[in-house]
Amino acid sequence: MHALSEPPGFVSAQELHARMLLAGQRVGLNTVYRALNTFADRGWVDVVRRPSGEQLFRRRPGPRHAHYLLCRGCGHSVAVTSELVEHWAGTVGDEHGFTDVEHVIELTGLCAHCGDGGAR
Amino acid sequence: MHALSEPPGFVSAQELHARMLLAGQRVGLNTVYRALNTFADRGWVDVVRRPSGEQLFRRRPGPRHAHYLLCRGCGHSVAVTSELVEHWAGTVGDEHGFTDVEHVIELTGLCAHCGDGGAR
DNA sequence: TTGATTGCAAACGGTTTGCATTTAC
DNA sequence: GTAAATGCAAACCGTTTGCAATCAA
Repeated sequence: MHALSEPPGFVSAQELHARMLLAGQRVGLNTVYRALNTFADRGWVDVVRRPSGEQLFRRRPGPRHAHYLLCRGCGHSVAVTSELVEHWAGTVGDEHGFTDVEHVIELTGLCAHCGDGGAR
Repeated sequence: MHALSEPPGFVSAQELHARMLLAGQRVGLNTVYRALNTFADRGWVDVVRRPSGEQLFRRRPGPRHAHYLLCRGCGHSVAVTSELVEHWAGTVGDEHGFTDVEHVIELTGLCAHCGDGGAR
């Protein structure tokens, strides 16, 4: 959890593993995967997917699940929530007779730095 | 596109391939993948991901991109759209200085049949 | 001593690619 | 004749698992 939180933001399991090795920690890639999956199961981290299918992990900023606005250029992420959208997600299921509805909402774009050709 | 549309709803590339073979069409799995990717690039099909990472494809029901409410029990899917949510997705980026924002919204639940122990 | 954690390496599963062959025009 | 589409098999890549070794209580 510490290695994951150090630079806050999304990291892939592989990046996290590499980062830990560079920090001098002797740890196996599979151990990283096992830990991340455990954390995700317990709701301590949120997970998103790159278009490639690769999973990115981030320490959950609050007690409730969050959604993220992720920069495609530099990976910078911002947690965003909206009661309105949460509510919509909850009710749209009812309207179609669905129960136990879960939702995945991911926003990607170019942040202020990356969007205007600037570097981050 | 025909094989994909025949039973409307989401199918994996592998399921689609198997279905085409059963229908007597001699086609390679990679050809199915190539076609699906082409269709997705052109906006003719929408793509979602199973938790496993497997991709599911569905013919896009209208000219605009859609979001889906997908039954975890039987795979039944309903296209859902909301101007409100589309608008939210578009503006939340602006508020954080992001441009060129895209969004992925996936809803999953149990449909009326699967939710109350019934079979579909 | 006993159960949980770790590492290594191999397996896994979905997807993509190299390349020779076939098809379409 | 030429360019695009296809099939086969191998490669790819992120992820998971079997199992023996290690660690903790």
